[in-house]
Amino acid sequence: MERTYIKDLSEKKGSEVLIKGWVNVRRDQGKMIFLDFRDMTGVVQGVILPNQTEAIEIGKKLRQEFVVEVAGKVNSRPEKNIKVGIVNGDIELEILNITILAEAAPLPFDMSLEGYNLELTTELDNRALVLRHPKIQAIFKIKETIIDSFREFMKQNMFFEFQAPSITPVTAEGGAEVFQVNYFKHKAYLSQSPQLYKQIVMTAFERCFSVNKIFRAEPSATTRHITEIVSLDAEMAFINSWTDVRDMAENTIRFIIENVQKKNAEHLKLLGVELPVMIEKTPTLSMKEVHEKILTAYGRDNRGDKDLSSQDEIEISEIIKKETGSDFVFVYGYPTRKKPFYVYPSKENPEFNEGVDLICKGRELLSGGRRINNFAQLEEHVKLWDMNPDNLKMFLQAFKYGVPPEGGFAFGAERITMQFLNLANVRQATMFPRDMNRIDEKLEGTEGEY
RNA sequence: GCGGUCGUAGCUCAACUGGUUAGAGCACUCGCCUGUCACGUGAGAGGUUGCCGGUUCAAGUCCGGUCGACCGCGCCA
Repeated sequence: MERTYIKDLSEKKGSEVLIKGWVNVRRDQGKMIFLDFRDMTGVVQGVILPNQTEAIEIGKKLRQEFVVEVAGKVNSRPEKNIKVGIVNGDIELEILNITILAEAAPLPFDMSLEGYNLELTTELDNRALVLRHPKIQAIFKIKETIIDSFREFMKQNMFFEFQAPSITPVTAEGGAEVFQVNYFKHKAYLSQSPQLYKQIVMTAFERCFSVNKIFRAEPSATTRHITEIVSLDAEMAFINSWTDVRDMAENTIRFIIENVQKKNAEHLKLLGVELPVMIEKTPTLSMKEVHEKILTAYGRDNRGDKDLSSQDEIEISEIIKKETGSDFVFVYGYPTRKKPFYVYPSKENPEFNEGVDLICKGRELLSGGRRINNFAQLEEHVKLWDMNPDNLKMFLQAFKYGVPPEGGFAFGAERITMQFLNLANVRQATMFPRDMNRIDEKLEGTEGEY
């Protein structure tokens, strides 16, 4: 008999079917047994009636996560046993025959919908098993939609998709720590950003984007740092101002939110979260204005600071939420020397640049801005930032031959998932997180050269 | 890297100012249960309280060290 997916059972009332899946739970009543089965499409209750002696015998052996093939008849449930509000609550499978396809060891913890409650370490130590939980699956299905939506929106707007390299010759951007790899007789590095490559590709294709793995060797033990990240990057030519970049970023995030709302309604409900609110026009403030607002509202004077602190980001989010209802706020006007060499210094006041960050609910979510497109100015910045032009040959080559005013933005898939779902730790938004102390398993001791 | 908090059963947690044999829920094993809803119910098994040392008549509890975890800061987009 051909397999029927659990989601299609309700259309097969009265007929005999074959389903395949896992045992979610056994409720043994002695003479009769109830079993919940799960496949990738849904969950259904099965019942072994007392007269099915062979099936009862097999049913007694079943535990959670046993894999089975079940032949049975789809029945409407008796009126008084109908469960409203649960999937397939009005039908059940009258089990005629069960074949065990694979046995499962007893579970090391409670995998029930309500009982599931693990410490992060336990969750990560048991990632392979935990992935079977509906709430964990909901997180990664939403993350899938986020990445899909980014790609879809970019393509709608004529951005060309390319794949940036992961092996790079030098630490091009400076700043972040990089992983070194042995490359035949040479040293190479894992890419910490597709930045320079997306700028190169932009000079040829006008608009481009990439969905790329990037690697950061930061010795940061925080709730929002991992070493291997999915970076969503975009770059666009022929802008009139950095505000064009800001607007594209805003529209991208808005499209993602709307898509997740549409496609993952049930997952959001399961997780009990609501997506951040993006109002008609996201407020944009300069760093200076942010510091002033914080001084007025909280009495903290950070006006001398060269950057926003974590505390600043939290407080400005609270202020903007109160004032406008928005969970997002753009901040621009950072000191030129605080940002990478390629960021465009403001014409009016070159001390400050035309980079912009998007803050969401107290944390930076995205950053971008206008870049320097003038070759001479770029060369000058390379010197000022004390970088070796020999290491930037290909990048500079692109800008030598005519590049329009341009800009772009980037954000991390894990962080946006974390922010949207109010997760306490990025690792929860990462299927196989790598950090200072873990690559799948906890790293023991300090052997090795690095 | 610095600081704070913590480490008790497979998991999540109790155990007062140090005081009998370290408990509970879930899971597990063996029973009972013909309509349950990731049931109910009876019993059982499960522990070198992270590790090393110290103080004390007595340490899960106090002290020192060590390892680890989580959170915050720094670094970082």
